[in-house]
Amino acid sequence: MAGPGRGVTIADVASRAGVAASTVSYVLSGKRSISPETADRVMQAVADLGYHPHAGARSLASRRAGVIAMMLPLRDGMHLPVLMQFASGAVTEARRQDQDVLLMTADEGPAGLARVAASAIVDGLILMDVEVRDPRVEALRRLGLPSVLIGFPADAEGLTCVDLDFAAAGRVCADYLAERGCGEIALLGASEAVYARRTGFAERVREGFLGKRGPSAEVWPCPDDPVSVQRTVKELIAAKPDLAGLAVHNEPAVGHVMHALADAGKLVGEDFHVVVIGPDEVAERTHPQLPSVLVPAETLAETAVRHLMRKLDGLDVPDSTLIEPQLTLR
Amino acid sequence: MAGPGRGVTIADVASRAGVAASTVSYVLSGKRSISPETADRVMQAVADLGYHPHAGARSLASRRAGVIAMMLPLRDGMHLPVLMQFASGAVTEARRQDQDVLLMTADEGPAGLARVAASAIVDGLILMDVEVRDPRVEALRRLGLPSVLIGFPADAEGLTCVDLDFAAAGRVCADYLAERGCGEIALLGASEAVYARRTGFAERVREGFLGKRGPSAEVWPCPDDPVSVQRTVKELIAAKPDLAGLAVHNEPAVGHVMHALADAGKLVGEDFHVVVIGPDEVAERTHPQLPSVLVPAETLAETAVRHLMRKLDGLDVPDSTLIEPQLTLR
DNA sequence: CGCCGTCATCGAAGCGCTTCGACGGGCCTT
DNA sequence: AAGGCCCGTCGAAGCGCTTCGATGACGGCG
Repeated sequence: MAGPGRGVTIADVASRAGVAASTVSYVLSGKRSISPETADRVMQAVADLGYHPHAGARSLASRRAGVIAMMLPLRDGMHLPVLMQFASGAVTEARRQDQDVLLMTADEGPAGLARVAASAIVDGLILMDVEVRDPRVEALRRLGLPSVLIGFPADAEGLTCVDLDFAAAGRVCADYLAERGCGEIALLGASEAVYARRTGFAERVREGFLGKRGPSAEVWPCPDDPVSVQRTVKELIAAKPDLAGLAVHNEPAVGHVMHALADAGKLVGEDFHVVVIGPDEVAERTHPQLPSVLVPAETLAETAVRHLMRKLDGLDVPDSTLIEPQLTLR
Repeated sequence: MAGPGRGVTIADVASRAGVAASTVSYVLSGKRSISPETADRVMQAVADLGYHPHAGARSLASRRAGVIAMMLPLRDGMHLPVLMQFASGAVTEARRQDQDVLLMTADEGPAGLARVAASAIVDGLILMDVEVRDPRVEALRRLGLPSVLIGFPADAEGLTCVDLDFAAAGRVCADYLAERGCGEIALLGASEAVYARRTGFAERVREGFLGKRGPSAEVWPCPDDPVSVQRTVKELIAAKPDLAGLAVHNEPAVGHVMHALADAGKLVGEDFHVVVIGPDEVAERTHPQLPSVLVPAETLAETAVRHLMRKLDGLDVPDSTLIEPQLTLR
């Protein structure tokens, strides 16, 4: 059952290399200078024995676990594929920096944060999908656990936050439509439920979209069931007969919007233009496929991990980082 | 920055409760009997101080990390939402058993397994999306790291595997169609790419579907692009003019299949029946919505975690566990 | 030519926990 | 009434690592 190399300790490596255990430690960590010959011998012994330091012992002695936690909002209506990309990106970047990633779910709540902080099982934490009013944020402040948030809580004072630049995303969409020669444009917004939880980001899209465009641009909120979408689009066209461009920031509604436009006699891609804020799949699943601005999950994750590592190393990081949106044409 | 309760150790708890540190440990682990009065006093001290044992120290002394690893195939074409459900289910079940979950990606490969095994950072491991010929399986055997696999490798000897009972899933679909009075039925299979990697599971569906039905049931493999689906369906109907029921085991093709059937004049839900093997969303996105058998990600994850925990506790578990498929009517 | 600074290395002291053996005091047995 | 047992508790040893201060060896400098 147990293979060879089971239970190889630093002492084994040391004796094989003919040095003290502390020397092995210094070779591995590089915290003191070691002669090249000794270092070589040690590295050889490490390789021969397949030595990996015992994570618990290391964490006990060095007060660094080499693990970061990632708390995901697994339970609610968030877009699962995006979460997965996020997790993937975070793990990949973390491993690049020799860290492991502990997965937590948001339903552990503040108590979960207290637990991981006190047990020193992780060195720091990435909190995803932060809401405007989030009890975990308060707990985080209290615990003093190094952390990076994805999203912006109401009071971001003293916290490190990373997010997509939603205002820029709105602007990019409006600009795209304008460049296509659309005079009158509109933004079909998210459903009420989304706004309720995370006001900030929907508003930022809105502001970016409107910019200084005046009455030629409007924002309409919209539920996401087929019937409401159909009605909203109809009303919108009635209200703005010259409407030539539409940005949709409401994933589930995109398909219905396309139907409604077809029913209204609009030829998307020809006399009418649509752009989506949402995941690629949503924009790819329509006919014709639509240009879109996506939430760059991998980039966000990488940035978050990098920021966290810098914090752990005592370097400083900007309080707030906004990722530039990218428009994908199709 | 650092809140109160920072660095509370077992010694602090012990002195506050007026007992020895070892007594605190025994109260917490229940490994020796302690008088109720003492236990109460200790628990009170624990609560007062917000004590959580240092994970590294615990793992060093007890040779149990309280963490299990989960290796996900994050990089390839797997269905992301299902993976996420899986991760979610695993974390939830693990926490229920006081374990944490470390997330790994398949691209760490066998070396990654060696690393986590040797560093004792985890006690065991769940390997997702195991392929028929998987180098990690071999590594796992060599390492003797307690593990549970999702899926079946070619040689499952001595391993603990969990998966959906795909043969039963095929049978359930065929039975459903038969009950609807369909005399002639067919299974539209997966694309070649899927078969190539994981032969086992596609074949099991096929066998379950065919059962002892003889020539009234057939299996047709099918690529997933719109054109090929259209052609395949057309050929199928030409070959079996009395075809009245179809099972589709090919997620991306489902939408196209519905179009093709409509083109062929079949009224799904009335004179023709379709059932899907795949995620709920795929079956819900069609008109009409279709009955389906899904891969029960949460159940699989829970089962895997429970089996792993039993193994870690030295209890025995079945080598092979097949989860009963569930047909969701719509 | 002897003194001192540097460099490479060693040994020992913990990090916070679990666990093993020991030990005192009741209670049951005879 | 005395011996044995079990129960509840304690103290100490150690898990494998990092880190700090100490120690030789070596060369450069006055």
